[in-house]
Amino acid sequence: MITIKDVAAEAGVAISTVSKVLNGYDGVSRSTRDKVNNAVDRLGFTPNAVASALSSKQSGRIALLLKMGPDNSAMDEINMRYLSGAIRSAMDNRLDAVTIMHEMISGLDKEALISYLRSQSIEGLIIFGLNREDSVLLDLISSQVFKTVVVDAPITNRSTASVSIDYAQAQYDVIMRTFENIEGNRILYIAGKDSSYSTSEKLKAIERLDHELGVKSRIIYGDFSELKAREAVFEYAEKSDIIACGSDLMAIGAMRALMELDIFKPVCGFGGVRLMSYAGKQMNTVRQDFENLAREAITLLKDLLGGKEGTAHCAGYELVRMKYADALK
Amino acid sequence: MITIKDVAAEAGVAISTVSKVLNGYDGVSRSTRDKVNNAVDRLGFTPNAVASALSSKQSGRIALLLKMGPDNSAMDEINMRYLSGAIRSAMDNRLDAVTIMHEMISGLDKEALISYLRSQSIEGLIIFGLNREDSVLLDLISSQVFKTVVVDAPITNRSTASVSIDYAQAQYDVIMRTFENIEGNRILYIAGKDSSYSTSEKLKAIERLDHELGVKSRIIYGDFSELKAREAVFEYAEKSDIIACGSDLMAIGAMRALMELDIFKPVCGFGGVRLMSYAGKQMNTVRQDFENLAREAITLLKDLLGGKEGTAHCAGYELVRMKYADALK
DNA sequence: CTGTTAGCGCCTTCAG
DNA sequence: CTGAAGGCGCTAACAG
Repeated sequence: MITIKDVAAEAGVAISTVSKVLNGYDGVSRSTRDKVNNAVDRLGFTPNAVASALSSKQSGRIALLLKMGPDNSAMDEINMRYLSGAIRSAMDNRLDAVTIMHEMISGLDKEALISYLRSQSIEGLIIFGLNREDSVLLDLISSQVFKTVVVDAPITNRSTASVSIDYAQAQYDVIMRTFENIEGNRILYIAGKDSSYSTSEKLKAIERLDHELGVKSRIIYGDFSELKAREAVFEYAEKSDIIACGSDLMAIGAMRALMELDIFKPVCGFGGVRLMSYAGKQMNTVRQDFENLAREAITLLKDLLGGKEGTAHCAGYELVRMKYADALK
Repeated sequence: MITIKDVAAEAGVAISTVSKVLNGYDGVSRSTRDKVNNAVDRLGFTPNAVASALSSKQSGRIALLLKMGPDNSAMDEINMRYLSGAIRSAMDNRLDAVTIMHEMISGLDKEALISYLRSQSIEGLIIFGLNREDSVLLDLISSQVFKTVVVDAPITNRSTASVSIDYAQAQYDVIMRTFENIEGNRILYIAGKDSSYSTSEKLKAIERLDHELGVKSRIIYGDFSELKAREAVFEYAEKSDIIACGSDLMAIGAMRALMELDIFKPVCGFGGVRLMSYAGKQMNTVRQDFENLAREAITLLKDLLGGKEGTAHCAGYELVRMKYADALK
C-alpha cells in the first residue's frame, strides 16, 4: 500500500504538506501543490480513509435508518428511492453512508443504541419513517448525542433538523382536484396511522375542508394497509362521494374494492409510487420526490456536522394522475 | 471516549490482555478474562472499530453492489429483499456493509474502481445483477483483487464465489406446472435479456422442453420490460398455448395484454415478487427467496475473507401461485 | 510557506 | 499466561 509518506518522498516535500493539499487547506504555494498532485497521480495514491478517520476523529460516517414495514412493494419502492437518493448524495458529499433497518436495532434501549452507533463511529443519522411509537429513537433524538435529520416528522433541536413536504397542503390540493366535476361533498378519508406524523398533518387538510367548504367527512384509519382500505370501502363507499386515501397503497385497495362493488367513486392517493398504476383506473395522487427528499436530508446533515443548528425544511410535491401506462415506463 | 486503556486500568491488567479477550484469542486465564469483561461492562466500553481496522488492517468492510435498473417496482422489491438480507446477515457476521449502486461507479475504469474501493477500505464485494455487459466488473472479478461473491451469475475463481438458484430447472418446473390441464404445446417464451446470465440458463429449459416433449417454442426477448412483453403478446399470443415469462414483471405485462385482447392463455412468471399479485389473474411463478440468497452470499464472502476458495453454490426455490389476495398480506 | 513531531485507539510480536 | 513497546496511515499543532 502506498502512503502519504511515499507521496511526500516522491514530491520532495514534507508529509504534512501532502496532507494539507489532500485536504484542501490553504497555505501551500501553487507550485508545491502541483508537485504533490503530480506525485499523487504518478503513484496512483488514494488516501486511507480509516487512518484519516482515526486521526481526525471524524469518520464522516452516517447511518440511514430505514423502516421496512410489513412486506409490501410500495414501501420497498419508497425505501429504494430514499436509499438511492441518500447514498448517491452521501457519496457526492464524501460521507460514508451505512444503511440500517429499524428492526435491526429494535431490541436495543437508548444506551445500547448509542453505544452501538458509537462503536460504528457513526456521527450522524438520517431517520426515515419515524413515528410517535418509536420511543427509543425519540429519546435518542432529544439526547442530541448524534447529529440527526428526521425525514417526514417535524422534530428539531440544536442537533436535529427535519425535512418533509407540506402534507396538509398537499393532501388538501389532491382532494380538491379530485372534487373537480363531482357532485356531492361527502368524503371518505382513509387515513394512515394514528401514530404517524404525516397522517396528523394530512388530517389537517380534512379539517380545513370541513370548515372552508362544508365538506362532510368520515375518517377511517387504514393503517396504510391495502386490506383495511378495501374493507373501509366495502363498508362506507355507498355513503361517500369521493374516497381520499393517505397512501397510494390504500388507494389501490380502495379502487379494487370499488371495482368489485361495481360502483364508481373518484379515489385519490398519496405518494406517487409507480405501483399505483396497477390500481385499475387512473387516479390523482401527490407525487413526492423521495430521492430528492433524501438528498436534502443529506445536505442538512452535512450542515449539522459542520456545526450549523437544526432547522425544519420543506420540500416540494406535485399533483399527478397515474394510470397503467405509467407502469410501462 | 473510553478506550481499551481505561478498561485495562479498571481491570488491573495490561492493554494487550484486554485486546486478547476482546478478540476472543485464547491464552488468557478464565479469571482475568472475567475481570476484563466486568470492566468492560462497568465502563460501558465499546471498541473503536476504526482504530481496530487501522491497526489490524482488516476493516471488515464489504460493498453490496446493486443495480437499480430502469425504474420499476419489481426491481425495487427485489433489491430491497437482497439488501435487507445482506445487511442483516452482515451485521450478524460483524461485517460492515456499505451499499453502492452500479450507476455510481459506472463511469470508472477498472483501475479507478479498484482505487476507489481501496480508499474505502473495502475488502470484499457482493455483486447483484451482474450481466455480460458489465465488462469493468468482470475484469475486476478476474483480477481477483477483492474477495467477491457474485449472485446469479456462475463466475468463480480463487477469490470469487457464486450463488444462485438452478434457473434451468426452475424455469422448466414452472412451465411444466403451467402446462397442466392445457391442450397444445406451443409456448411463447418471453425471455429476459440476452446479456443476462440467468436468462441463458432459463433458455436451457426451453431447449429441454423442445427435446423432451416436442414443444414448439417461440422465443422473444422482452428485456425484462413490461411493455415489451405486452407487445410480444399482442403479436404472438394467438399462435401460442401458454406464455412463459422470464420475470414476473413481464408476466404482468403479458397478462394485461391478454385481458385487453380478451383471450385467455395461461401465463407464468419468475421471481415471486408481490407485485405479481396485481397481474389481474392468478399465475404460477417461481419464488426465489432473495433474502436468503443474500444471506448465503454473505456467508460465502465471510468464508472467502477467511481464506477459503471460491465455489459455486445453489440455493432453493419454490413454485407458487400468486393472486391478488397475496398483495393484501 | 514548509517541515517536525506527537498522538488517534488498537493490534501484535516478543520478552518476562 | 501477562505486560511492554512499536507501529498502522494520517492529522494537527507547533516551530522554523
